[in-house]
Amino acid sequence: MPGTSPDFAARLRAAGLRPTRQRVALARVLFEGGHRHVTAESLHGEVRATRIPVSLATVYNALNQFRDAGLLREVVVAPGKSYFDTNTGHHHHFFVETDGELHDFPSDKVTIAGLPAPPKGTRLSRVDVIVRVRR
Amino acid sequence: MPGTSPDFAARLRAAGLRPTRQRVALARVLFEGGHRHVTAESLHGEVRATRIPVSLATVYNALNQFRDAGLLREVVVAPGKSYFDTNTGHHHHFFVETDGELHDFPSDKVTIAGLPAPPKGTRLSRVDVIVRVRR
DNA sequence: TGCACCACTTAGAATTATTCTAAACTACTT
DNA sequence: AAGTAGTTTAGAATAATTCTAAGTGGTGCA
Repeated sequence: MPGTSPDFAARLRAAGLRPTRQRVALARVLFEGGHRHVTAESLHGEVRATRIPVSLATVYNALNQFRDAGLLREVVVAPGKSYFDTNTGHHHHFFVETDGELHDFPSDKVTIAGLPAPPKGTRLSRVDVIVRVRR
Repeated sequence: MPGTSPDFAARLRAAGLRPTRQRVALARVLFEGGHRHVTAESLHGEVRATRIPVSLATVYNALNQFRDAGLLREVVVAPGKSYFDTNTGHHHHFFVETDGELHDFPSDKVTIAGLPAPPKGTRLSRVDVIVRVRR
């Protein structure tokens, strides 16, 4: 399929980020293939396997920048651990408490009714539903 | 109202926890008055004001024990910060992202429909709804 | 094409939240 | 009153993340 391979540099530029070697390497790991959940540590491990040198600090920087640019979504499920989700569309999460696994599920079948109005002076940012399960 | 003043020692004993001076002091701060949200730091500050010596390590221990005993519920909203909620009944949360505030709202008006079945081999633990808002 | 500028990356130190360790203490049982 | 197991404690240790200051490298412009 010529021409269909995603141009990560262009995608980063479109998000207002300079396409450096390490950001492109990180984007490739994150966005080629299907949706993923990563932590800074796990992503650092993966990108190091590509032989492009990327420090852990850069992984943290990039994850925060990607999130701010809307390329990733941050999900906080347990104290001291946050995941970044490459799926930025509407969806919710299963969290398997017993082994720290996170799974997406689509939100199109899910309806939430009866939510109260946001406290005055605030506007809605997003509604997170986390279904906690255990083995 | 004679006889209605809550006996914190008895309450701790009922939860299987020895009612030590510091646990009783913490329970008093937490459970007298209405529902509260605290962090380890904020609770430590409050209990120190009662002039009963309680170390921060003990605050962490007690919060974890109270949670395990079902006296508190832990809510994780932001990376590196978790709140303990004295309201253990069914309810959900507003989280004001811009200033880190957490507010309860009752779940009796809220209905969630269309949730998928838990992944096989797991059973439901709890469904958290966090409505994120910003100023 | 070469160069300069400023954004970016980096190693390591710093920070923050939380847990651990080992010794001292104390509530409960006998 | 004394024994003993459960608790508390200060301080060290750990873990996740951010900061700092110096070096590197895209980018736009000559």
